[in-house]
Amino acid sequence: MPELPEVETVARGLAKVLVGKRIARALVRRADLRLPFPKGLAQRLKGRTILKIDRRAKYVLVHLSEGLALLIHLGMSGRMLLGTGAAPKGKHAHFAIETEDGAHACLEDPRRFGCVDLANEIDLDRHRLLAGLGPEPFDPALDAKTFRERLARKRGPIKVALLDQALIAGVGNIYASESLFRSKILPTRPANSLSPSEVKALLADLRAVLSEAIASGGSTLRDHVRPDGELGYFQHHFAVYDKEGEPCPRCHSKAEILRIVQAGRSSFYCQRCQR
DNA sequence: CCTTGAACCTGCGGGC
DNA sequence: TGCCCGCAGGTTCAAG
Repeated sequence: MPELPEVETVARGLAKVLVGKRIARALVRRADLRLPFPKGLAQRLKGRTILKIDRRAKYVLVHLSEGLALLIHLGMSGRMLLGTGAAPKGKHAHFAIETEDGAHACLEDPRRFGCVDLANEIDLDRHRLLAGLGPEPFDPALDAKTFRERLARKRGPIKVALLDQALIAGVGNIYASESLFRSKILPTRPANSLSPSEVKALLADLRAVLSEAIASGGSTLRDHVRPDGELGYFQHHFAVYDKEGEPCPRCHSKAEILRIVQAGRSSFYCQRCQR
């Protein structure tokens, strides 16, 4: 489910309901996600006030009183459910917090590729899950020149480079293909072969693609539910992702959208438009 | 260094 | 209808 736009949507939705509230209790039903939950998780959350909720890369950051931060990663299949009253008890409802005024937020994750961790606010940037992350796509300090320097270190395919969280944070498999399509760049091109103008265009198009997805509330596939409790199915349009065999929405050529596998992940592109 | 491939885990849809 | 296979939005680790 979640790439940067979806995680952003989740963070905003959670913030809307939870900021300013106090945690009455936290529930841990199954602690063996990709990483084991930290020791004493529920105890350490209890009684804290939720000050702010934002995002770094694909992590939701819940900033709590007394200098504690809760990190939540949704993996491939994770989602956050908001509600009132008792938290869900389904077999994949692994973790939940309940606020004093009767709201709850629950992490469901069938594949258990997600994770939950705690960090001290003071050294949040040095937390082991966050320390190695590259710049945020919307970081004003990330200009075309800096992006080009980063890409110049990579000999592998540009599509694979975009998925490297140490190179640029938050881009996932959908928006990597979508941004390359918009920039008319083949996913197979070596990252260090892009011209300065191509890099500039790619950065702009990546930002545009991500912005549009955030604006539409985050894109969804089958199991995404908006944390604000509205129906989770608002459709986001993809130009090429999962469109193998369909005509190109830009050049309308008879050449169909192709699917290839790079570093074990599917890439989609138009062989006519993208070079 | 850098790159690829497999592994982690569950569920769903397509083909037979 | 049911079974088997491939595939899925992410990350990490081993091996080349």
